[in-house]
Amino acid sequence: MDTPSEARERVLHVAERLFAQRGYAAVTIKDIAAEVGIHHASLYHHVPKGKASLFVEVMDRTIARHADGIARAIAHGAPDLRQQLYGVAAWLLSQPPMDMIRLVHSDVPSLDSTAGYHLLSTAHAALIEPIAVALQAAQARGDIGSCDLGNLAGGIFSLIQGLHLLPEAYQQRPRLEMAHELVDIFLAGVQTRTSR
Amino acid sequence: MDTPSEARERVLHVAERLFAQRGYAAVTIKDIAAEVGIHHASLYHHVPKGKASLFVEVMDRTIARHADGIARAIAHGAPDLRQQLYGVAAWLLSQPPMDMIRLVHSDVPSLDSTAGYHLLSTAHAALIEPIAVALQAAQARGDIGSCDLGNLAGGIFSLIQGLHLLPEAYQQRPRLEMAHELVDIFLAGVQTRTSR
DNA sequence: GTCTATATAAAGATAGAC
DNA sequence: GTCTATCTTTATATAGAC
Repeated sequence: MDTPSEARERVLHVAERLFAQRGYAAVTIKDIAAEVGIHHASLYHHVPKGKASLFVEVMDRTIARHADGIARAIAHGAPDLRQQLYGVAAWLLSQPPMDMIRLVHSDVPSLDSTAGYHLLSTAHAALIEPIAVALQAAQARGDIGSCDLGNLAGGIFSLIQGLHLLPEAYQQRPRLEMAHELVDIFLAGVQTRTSR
Repeated sequence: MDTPSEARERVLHVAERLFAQRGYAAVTIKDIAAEVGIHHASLYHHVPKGKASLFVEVMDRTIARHADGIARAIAHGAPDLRQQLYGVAAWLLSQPPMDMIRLVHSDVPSLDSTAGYHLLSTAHAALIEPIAVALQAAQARGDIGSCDLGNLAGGIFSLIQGLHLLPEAYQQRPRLEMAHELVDIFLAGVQTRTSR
């Protein structure tokens, strides 16, 4: 399962980028091979189990990377919730969009159910739960009031990911700056709830 | 172009739902025909110009419906921004998810560039701009302070759409209730900015 | 309006030479 | 590790009968 040849790494890297950008159905084996610069038949040397298996493998990598990036951002910003969320925003905006709606409604239904369930649960654990945990700690410190922390965490995630909509060209302001504005507003909102 | 036969309407209705759920690449002509209950060859009687053209046509309908639904929600709630945003949330949650990230990064690149550009600009005009206009009016009334209203409008949209992630089964709370909580927090946040 | 039959092209995948 | 060649399946699309 693990032969970290350099060619295989190139394949996984390209596949990860393309699948993340366009989703499972819109990326073909030939697309991936073409970007790697090899014939699509050669791809099966590195990924004998085929497209679906490749998708799950690279999504696992994506998710693991996000788990790491978000955990680092939250650890680094602690115990200041604002800095933690700024860090999460910087991380998410540094990565290709993680389109959870597409993952749930389009990609996962194309896979067998155990693989699909696995992706959804690890994605949730990597992306949403760490934010919820940070919110919980802030709540314990009295920085924020009583809210549905799962709802909040999902909201913050969606809020930041939504900035991936802006085409790079179209941007008047840096996305990170816009993310900070949204985080500030959100935080001001939850802090309002505290003082009641 | 417009022969509103009943069979054609059924085709468009099914196509609209499937394309909205899974995106352009993940839906086949056969999928649509199967759900309508006809042979896939028969589909070309109603949609002679093929899949890409069908996609653009039904996305136009989706977008037009959203333009109407959102405009109504905003008109109905005026001049109370909270009620307006509650209305927008109720509308968006009553519809299939409108996955703008997928539209931008996956669906549109599969189409020819003029069709793609048309979809993106009408989608923005239907979904984001009306919210921005409502925010502008609220700002004019002094209900909210100085913010990047485009950023805010996009944020509110993303915030609500993110609730489509929750599988129906998985929900502990009604999504609309969760949307209200998020809108309340957001509004409290922007109102904080006013009083500075 | 719907079907059967068929054409054409693309996608996923395998075998075997180099 | 990569290629050519081939196979199988699936997808889009067309022609013509009913």
